[in-house]
Amino acid sequence: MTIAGPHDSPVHTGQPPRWERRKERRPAELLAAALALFVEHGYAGTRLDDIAASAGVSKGTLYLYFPNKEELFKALVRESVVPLLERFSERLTSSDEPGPVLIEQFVNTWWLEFGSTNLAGLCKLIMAEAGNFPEVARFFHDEVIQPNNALVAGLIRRGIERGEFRQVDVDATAHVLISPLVLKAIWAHSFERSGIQAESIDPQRMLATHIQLIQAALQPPNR
Amino acid sequence: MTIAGPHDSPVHTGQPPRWERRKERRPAELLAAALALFVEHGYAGTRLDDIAASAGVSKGTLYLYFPNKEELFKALVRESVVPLLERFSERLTSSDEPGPVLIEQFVNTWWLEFGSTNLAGLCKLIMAEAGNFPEVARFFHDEVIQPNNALVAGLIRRGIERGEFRQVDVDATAHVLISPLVLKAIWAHSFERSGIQAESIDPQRMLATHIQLIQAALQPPNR
DNA sequence: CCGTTAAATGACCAGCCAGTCACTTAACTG
DNA sequence: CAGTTAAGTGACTGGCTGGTCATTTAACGG
Repeated sequence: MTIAGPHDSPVHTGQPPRWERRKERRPAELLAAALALFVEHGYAGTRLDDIAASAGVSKGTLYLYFPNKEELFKALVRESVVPLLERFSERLTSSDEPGPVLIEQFVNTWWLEFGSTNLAGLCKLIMAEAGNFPEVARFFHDEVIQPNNALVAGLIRRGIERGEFRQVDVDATAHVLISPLVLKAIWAHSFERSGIQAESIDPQRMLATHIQLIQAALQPPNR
Repeated sequence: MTIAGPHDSPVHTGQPPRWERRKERRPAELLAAALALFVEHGYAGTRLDDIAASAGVSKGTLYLYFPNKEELFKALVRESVVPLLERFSERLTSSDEPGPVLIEQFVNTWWLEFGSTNLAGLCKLIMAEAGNFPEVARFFHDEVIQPNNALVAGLIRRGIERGEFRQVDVDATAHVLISPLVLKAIWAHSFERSGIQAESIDPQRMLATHIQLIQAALQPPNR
């Protein structure tokens, strides 16, 4: 048995409490557990019992804070998006660096703050489940993807205006620029989790090459 | 009741047969139905009843040809891969076009033969389920992704040897080149299925831009 | 120290769906 | 046309898991 300790609680039985009241922290703990498990096993493949257990509570507690599985999932997406956007606007607010440097900063920051994070797994999950949760997909698209694209498009457009980049289709180029980042991030949460790192390439190496290629591709012809 | 017609069958009851024996065709029909439904609803979200119904048979028949859901899924992946590879090797066998043209041909062919096809949805599915079916993921990686990467890397390497492209990290560049294709293909089977075509870009336009950018990025500096 | 509150529990239920099997019937054979 | 084979059927079941709720108990206030 556990050691008796009459010194630690209102009720002077020695056992530590079987559980604690933590009304404020529970939701965040549950969401963290949910993120990890959803990313690993997919939406349908994740049991609420497991999420609860992983957060150190019983399933009943989960239902104290979220009305059902779908709302838990939606909350997860919503709660993950806010800090994501905050961090991004912090880092990439209008700097006056030249265009090519900004591109490089964007790529590296993106990878650091998002691509290498569990949130990339969430992105994969949302794409996989877009058919089953159209509203979630729309939300993620409108709140994350679209602003992100707009940010990149803005960088490119400014570079063109300043004469640092040649004339290109701005929106299409933004897509092309982001794609390798997104795909590598998704990749890391699918194939590379299944012991298939063998042939896949170190992110840093790929990103470095990507930056060089984009800079070369955007270089104006005149100079 | 239905009209009697003694003219049409060994048993001279007039009713058309309630079902037919089609031992040879059933598997392909079932796999086709499975592909469509798996891509739309995901692995767990697809009912075997629905696959069978969609193929015009009962669930029992499905079990006549596939031992269980997982094996059906594996068979789907296997059977889809073979014609895919066949078509590719047909189209892109050693042509003597200059490097930049080959790149363009590759991008366009890839999109036509794979990206715009249901098989891209299968790719999405496999990435989503990689955690639950590591063997399937490995198979797809080894039989599709790796050869595909190797093909692109080969194109680039040859271009460099011929002096058509500048020196680059061949494997990393291959990844960067393919990523926009793959992501756009996956995209088409996730967000764009949920009525979010609004802000997304026409594939042709994006691919054209991608080709231009890559060609510019690979142009040797000397000439 | 007792009474009250609400956070947390976990046994339970209901519905869904993968997988089964005894039966039906298309199709072939002599 | 009778007999035989095997393709096809669909009602059934067992297990799993999302969701419920009566009960337990941590924690606080007087």
